[in-house]
Amino acid sequence: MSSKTASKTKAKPASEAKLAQKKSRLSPAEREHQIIQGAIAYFAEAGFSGQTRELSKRLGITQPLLYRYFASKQDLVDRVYQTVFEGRWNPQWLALLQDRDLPLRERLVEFYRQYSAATYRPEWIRIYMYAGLSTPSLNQRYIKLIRRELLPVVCRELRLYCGIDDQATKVSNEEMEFYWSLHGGIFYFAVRHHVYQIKNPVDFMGNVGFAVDNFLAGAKTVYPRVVSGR
Amino acid sequence: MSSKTASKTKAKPASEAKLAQKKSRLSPAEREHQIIQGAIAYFAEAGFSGQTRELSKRLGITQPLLYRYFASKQDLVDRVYQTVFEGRWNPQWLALLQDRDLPLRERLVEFYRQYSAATYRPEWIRIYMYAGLSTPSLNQRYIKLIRRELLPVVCRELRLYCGIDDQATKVSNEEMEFYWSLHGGIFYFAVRHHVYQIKNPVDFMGNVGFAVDNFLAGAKTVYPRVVSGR
DNA sequence: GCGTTTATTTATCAGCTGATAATATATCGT
DNA sequence: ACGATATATTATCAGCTGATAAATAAACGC
Repeated sequence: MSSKTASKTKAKPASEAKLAQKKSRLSPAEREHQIIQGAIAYFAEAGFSGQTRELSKRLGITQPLLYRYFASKQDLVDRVYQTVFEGRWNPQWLALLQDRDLPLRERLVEFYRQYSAATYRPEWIRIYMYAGLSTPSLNQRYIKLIRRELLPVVCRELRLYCGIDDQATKVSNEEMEFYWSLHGGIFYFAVRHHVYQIKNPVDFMGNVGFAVDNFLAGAKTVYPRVVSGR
Repeated sequence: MSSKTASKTKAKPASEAKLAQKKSRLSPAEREHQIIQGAIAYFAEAGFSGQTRELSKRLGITQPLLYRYFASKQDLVDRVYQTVFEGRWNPQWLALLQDRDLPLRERLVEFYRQYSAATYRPEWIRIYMYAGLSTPSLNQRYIKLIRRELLPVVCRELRLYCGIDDQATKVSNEEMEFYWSLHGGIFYFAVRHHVYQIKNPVDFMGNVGFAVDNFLAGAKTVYPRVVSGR
């Protein structure tokens, strides 16, 4: 602490400091951003029962300063939720999935390449799981997004792939759940990796490729039964 | 509190009380069991950052009494872990899965019927997820059990099913991960149900049936590629 | 029945935790 | 260079939380 105070008082402008920003006074926007990013990292690790003092320590600021930018801890937690969950969904993925110039297999593999890069990160998955255990409403909202945006589109492509020419009939719950067994299997691979920290020598995208191949090969015979309700 | 004290002082032995045990003095074994069961229910709901006072309140006992039976909160938590995770695995499942008189499809469906009844319960799944986020070593141990007991057996049956006569060669990581896409997909269905509390009108076992059918149908062509490494 | 044993409660502590008020200090306009 | 403004720190509080010690009361042995 004394060394920090010293360097602050002396104000060494020559060395930009070894670890990024050592500037003591930031603009409100910068500071807020820094706090949120730090909070994401910290809460992803410790959960939302993590303490404001420990967070401030990691940020290199004092604990009361948090309360200049956020009215309460819950306020900060809400901003973390919002930041992490918002804007992860890329609408362009729908165009990719519907691009019938590519084989469905390639579209799905490419989708999971991009989707996993956007969401299968430790901080996203861990905060997603922490949220699910304490405040499932957020996860419910996310799952609704998936059910509204992704699943109907994929299921219609699946129908075509399996030789079902009906594109009009609404995609049923059974169809969506059927597809979700693939989606969930892939997601759970990431959970094992990022939450349980299983060291896995198996290549993620390689595994996705096999899973998609297997799903599509089986779907040719099974999906029509799902659509017709057996 | 006053009514409780009154009934205790008056000692009404006639009415056995509406809600199970209202007996104030239990044997150490009974009390310990009661505390652990209550702790499982409470920590499954609130997570392991739940407070000992709230737990004791739900148990209808005072908070210091917990410390007569458990040296510390961590001690109690460890017992909860132990109780929840221990003895969930039924070795007979291996016999079921290897019973070649039944079609593999039926074996797998029956296995997931029994396995889900034993483990896909709110308290198990939620504690499993809480544990994973804070103390993944327990989950790692459980996953090791699955990799040691379940996966090699299933993968060998799968080899036979797909016309691969090799039963000697050690089951590879790739094979196990390949099967895990089915296993994880089914598990994640339960996670969505018990953790995110998604109300799902789709029948669980019906969904399992389709998932297994799909997996096996696809495996006929894809699994040989997994075994051979493409 | 009476004294011993032991399960349970009451009282209490020390450290933690979110939050606020008062104080200090860096930055900016002039 | 200086005062105004706003950022950041120090000091501090009230309630919570795990844990312990002393007091109470139910059950048990003889």
